[in-house]
Amino acid sequence: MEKQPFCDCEVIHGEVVKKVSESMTSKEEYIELASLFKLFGDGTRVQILHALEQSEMCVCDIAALLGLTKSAVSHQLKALRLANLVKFRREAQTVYYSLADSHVKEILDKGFEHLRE
Amino acid sequence: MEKQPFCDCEVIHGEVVKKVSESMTSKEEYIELASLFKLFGDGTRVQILHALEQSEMCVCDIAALLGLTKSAVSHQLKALRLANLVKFRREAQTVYYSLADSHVKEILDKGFEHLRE
DNA sequence: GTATTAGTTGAGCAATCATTCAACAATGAT
DNA sequence: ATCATTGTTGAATGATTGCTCAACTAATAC
Repeated sequence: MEKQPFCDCEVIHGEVVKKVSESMTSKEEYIELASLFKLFGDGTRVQILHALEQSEMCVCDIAALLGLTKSAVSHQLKALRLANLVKFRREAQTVYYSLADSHVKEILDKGFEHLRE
Repeated sequence: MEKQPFCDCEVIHGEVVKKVSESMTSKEEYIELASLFKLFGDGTRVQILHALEQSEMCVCDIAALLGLTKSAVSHQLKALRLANLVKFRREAQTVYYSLADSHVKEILDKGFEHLRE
């Protein structure tokens, strides 16, 4: 996702490009942003996130709810954990997951808004 | 993204699973939602969307801004178009793209919020 | 100690995806 | 008409990714 420094055409609206260019942040931050949204970009993960909006749940509960293996769920939870989208607490053998903060719900809601408009 | 109807463990908290299960929407809608967020899940596309937040631009402008080929940009714009995230108008040979509605900005902003917290 | 259950992890595989390349359509200039 | 330029599109390819499988850790019960 990085290739040539120049495009294959002339710049048509130099003024516009310059102005927009100044308002952009770093490529690294866009990649971070994309990595965040990538986590919302999978059916299983959005189901997990939406489910956790209602209640904290353990891995088995989520697996049962979605009809998946513990392994599959755990892999996805790890990704969500690394991005600080979910947090967890351990109680004996059981690990309970819940949403890390309100941003998750807000992002999901904006997405639903767009779909349902 | 669909496999076995049951998980590989006992349901631990039947009450919770039942309650959460009732608040969930259809799997199809979650997949649609994921497809939407998937479009935000690529560095190039979030750059395009954030750029269009500032000003409408033609394909060449965007290509020049990001150092990509027209083809690459056009492919991404097509995906964004199909999801109603951007709209366009033609003027002679030039096609100008802009954001379709305010949801795009709102979603991007929520994402930045999460990153920068 | 052993056995059981909840959960994690790494490798492997099939599917998805972003870019490149080459060919094409569409408009305007000559 | 031909040429130049903007933009689109389909196929191909390399990279990413989600799930499975098997092996593993952690905590509890016996």
